Amino acid sequence: MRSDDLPLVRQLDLFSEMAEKNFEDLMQAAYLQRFPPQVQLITEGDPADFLYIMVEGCVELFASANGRETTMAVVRPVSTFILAAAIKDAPFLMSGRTTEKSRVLMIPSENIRHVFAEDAAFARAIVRELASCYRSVVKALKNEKLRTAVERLANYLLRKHAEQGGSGQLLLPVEKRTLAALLGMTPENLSRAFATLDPYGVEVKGREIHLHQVADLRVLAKPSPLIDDPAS
Amino acid sequence: MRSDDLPLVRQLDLFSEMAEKNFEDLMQAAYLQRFPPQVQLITEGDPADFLYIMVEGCVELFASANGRETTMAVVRPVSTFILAAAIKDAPFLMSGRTTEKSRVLMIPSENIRHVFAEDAAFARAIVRELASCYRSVVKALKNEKLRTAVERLANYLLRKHAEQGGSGQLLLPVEKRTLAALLGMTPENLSRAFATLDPYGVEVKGREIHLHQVADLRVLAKPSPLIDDPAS
DNA sequence: CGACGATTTGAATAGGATCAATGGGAGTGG
DNA sequence: CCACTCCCATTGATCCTATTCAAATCGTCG
Repeated sequence: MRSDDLPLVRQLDLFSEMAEKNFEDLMQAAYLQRFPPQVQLITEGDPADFLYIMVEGCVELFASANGRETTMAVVRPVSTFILAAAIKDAPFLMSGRTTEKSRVLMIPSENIRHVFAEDAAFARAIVRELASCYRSVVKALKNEKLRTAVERLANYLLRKHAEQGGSGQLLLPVEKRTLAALLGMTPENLSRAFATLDPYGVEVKGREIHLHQVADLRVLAKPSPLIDDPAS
Repeated sequence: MRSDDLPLVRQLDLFSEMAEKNFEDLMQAAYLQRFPPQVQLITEGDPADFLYIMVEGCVELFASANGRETTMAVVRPVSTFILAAAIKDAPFLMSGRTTEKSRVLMIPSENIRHVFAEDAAFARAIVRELASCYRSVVKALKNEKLRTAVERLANYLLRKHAEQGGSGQLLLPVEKRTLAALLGMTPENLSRAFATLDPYGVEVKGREIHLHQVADLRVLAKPSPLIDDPAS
């Protein structure tokens, strides 16, 4: 793998405190793969042979049942995904596809489990990471069950706005159809939700969104730290 | 605590493989509390000072936002809850209240974190437990986003039916109002969902449910192992 | 420049929520 | 043990949100 990516991976909470030798062992066994957009990397139900780490690009995690499909999460660098399946040696619960040209580091789950048993610092880091992932999904479930579609969109915009510096504008990180699925609605309904937010100073120019009345939007959205704060 | 409960707790995956001494240390620090029904044990936003273990009874985990409230999960013996918050030393994302007379073992999070750092077997067990919890919530989120209300009810009935022996009947473990919230609908809508399932051989007698045409119900429900199987 | 897919808009429908009122069961107190 | 009461559950009517189907527009990539 490219040498200037290694420090980035090493800096991940998951790897930052483990013994150098164990880190090298993991990287030795790892593959850095490049993918074009719209490539399906993992399929739900398949065995989790690798832990995946986003190095560059974007991956959409999605799930299907009956004839339906929905987006579960959007993963951007630098972070891992499907850690739980890799640890449990269980089948994926979600599928994953690139939405952009991407580079992904793949570490065989077996090596993860092996080093996990050897390296206490790594084991602790995995626990912290898993606990964080767990809490993220709980927040997603609360978001879905406790809010209307418009509220979910409003809070999403506020969250991205804050992430991107809070300058009064933001860029949607994915296509609107994907965003719609992530927020639990149809693309048509997302368009209408944006229209509903127009009186609250939300201006849409393609993927570029301007927030002219953040305070008003916040009144509508009623953000909660226990759903929207990335930390906590 | 009562001596005949100890083996039960010890048999939990979480504790079964740790060193005897560490287990004793944890139990030494623990409190076994009895609670009447409808007592709120934890409140979302509060710091997670204890890990909770259901010994007897039933606890409903719920969450609120805006004026709304929803049930997130129902916890029965013998299992733990809010492990992630205890490990991360983070605020609860959910509140919890007893729905029956219950006995709950409370272990100070500090002790959990301490033994976690000492005992590798315990650390591994925590990882497995967290990974399982994570996957449970992912399944809950898929259930919520990919299915209609009637499908969620049908699959819930099939799941409980299997859990309770598959004899053609089952007993709802909670009040219908709570079940409605758990399945993401109103009590009124749950009544109507049951009525919708009548042609599929679902007979309702209070909390007692009879399934006369399991095969037909299964066709409607289209259960998926990646949502409904407790293992995997 | 042309074609394809994404997005938006409109109209009709369906699913679920809310409001209101009634029946039913469990628990309490006499 | 029985009667009362209260809350849960059900049913009906209506409203609202979101989905579906259809068509037009926009943008982007060859």
